[in-house]
Amino acid sequence: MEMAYGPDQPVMRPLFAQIEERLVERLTAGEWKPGMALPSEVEFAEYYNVSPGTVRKAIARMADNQLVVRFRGKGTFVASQTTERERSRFFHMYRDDGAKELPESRPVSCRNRLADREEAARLVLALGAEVTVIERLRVIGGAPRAFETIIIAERMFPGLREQVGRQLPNELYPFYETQFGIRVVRAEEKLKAVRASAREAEVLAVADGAPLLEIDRLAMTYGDVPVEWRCTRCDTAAHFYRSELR
Amino acid sequence: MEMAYGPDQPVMRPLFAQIEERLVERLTAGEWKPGMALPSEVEFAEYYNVSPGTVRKAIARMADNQLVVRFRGKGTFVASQTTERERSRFFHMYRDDGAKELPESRPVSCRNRLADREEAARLVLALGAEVTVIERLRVIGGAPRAFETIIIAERMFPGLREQVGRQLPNELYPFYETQFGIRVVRAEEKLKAVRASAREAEVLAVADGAPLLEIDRLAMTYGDVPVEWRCTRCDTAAHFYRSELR
DNA sequence: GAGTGGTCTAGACCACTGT
DNA sequence: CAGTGGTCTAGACCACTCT
Repeated sequence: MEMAYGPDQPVMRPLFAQIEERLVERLTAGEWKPGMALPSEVEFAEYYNVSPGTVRKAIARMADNQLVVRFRGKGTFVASQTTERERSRFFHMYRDDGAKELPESRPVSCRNRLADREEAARLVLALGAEVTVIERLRVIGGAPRAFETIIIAERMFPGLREQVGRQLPNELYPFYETQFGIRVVRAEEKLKAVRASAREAEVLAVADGAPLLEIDRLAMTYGDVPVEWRCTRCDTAAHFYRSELR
Repeated sequence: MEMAYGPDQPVMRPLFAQIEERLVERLTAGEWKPGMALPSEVEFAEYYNVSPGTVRKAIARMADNQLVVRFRGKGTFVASQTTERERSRFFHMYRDDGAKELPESRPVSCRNRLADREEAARLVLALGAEVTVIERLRVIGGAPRAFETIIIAERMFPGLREQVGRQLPNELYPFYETQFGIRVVRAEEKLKAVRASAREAEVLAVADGAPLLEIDRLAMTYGDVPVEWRCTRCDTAAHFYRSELR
């Protein structure tokens, strides 16, 4: 382990930050799969030859970033999108009465094609790389409420189109995780108010040109590597998007 | 200080959490004003008769919640809305090119009246309490981009209307802080896509019925006490609302 | 009972700021 | 220089889980 301090060492990154970095690397490399237990604090402390408190701080930060989950008496586990709590983590729409209801999905189309310039830029792909494009309708309480377009790199999710065809699960992130070992850890969204296109108006049963909330999301895995570009256009007549500012 | 552990004590809130609670209480009571330095860790540790590490953890959490700011070698200071970094903390609109540009404000109206039922509920006021209602236009890059309605309790901001008339500053939160000693620490926003009213279309220079992004914000001070209800309706033709999901 | 994470203590040294 | 916060160590005890 690199020295934390000392006149000969120009690098002065705190020890706990170095430990955290190494652990995230090992997580990224897939050394521990989602849901699995990590070695204990004392094991890490011995392995890296540092004090348990230092390891503790590193893992605490990973827990803050929701990369791992800790349980007293049980251990530290790699966070998994498949837990109930995590399923709604990236879903911010609420009914006007304040209730959160996860939507069902009705597939519209799924096809592969070459990435255009914007897609390649957003997903950091070579120009002309193959992408899988999914269109689907999101249904809340029986009514179609949003039209969603999802773009992912074929290379990152090989054979997804052939594998699932029109049988996509409601939530994609647990699916990405279990089928392709890719875990979404963070996302950035850009919101705008837009006019519904004729096609959107029809499938969402709103007036032509009705206002829709457009949510443009880029989802990232470990190390801020982009995984999925998703554009959702929502009817907000009976729902709202909740944002908390701290 | 209450014991942290022990068979006779059913309460087992961690010591650091109790310390944090007391410090926030003292902050709320106005013992230290925004920008002021707090006593040092060791002083608190002696005062509360706990280890410095425990005080440290309590203050670290307050720093995470952005109630205080810490500077190595200088001290710990009450966070202030008047710093450059804090001014844009609750402003989430960006130009399409990604730049963040704080808006100017053009006052439209400012008057006092009695709170209706919804206003009283949102701001936790007695029905019929007096509120101050401000309407203003927010201007970015010379063009009007949003129409904003702000509702605050007159009792919390006594004489605000008479005091400032039509001379409101661009940013209200620093003004609340310096003039009334009220610091906004957190906010909750509900977003929807709506149609511009005839009046909004006129002042924002958009087509009648054009889609606008409605941001309905409730701003809170210490202890989640609501301070301000604000509804902003934005033209998102050249701007977007940015949200980060972790 | 052994093993886990969570809290608390006490002390050391470091980096940085002011005087 | 003394005083501040930031890091690291070492050890103690606690609450909880599993065997």
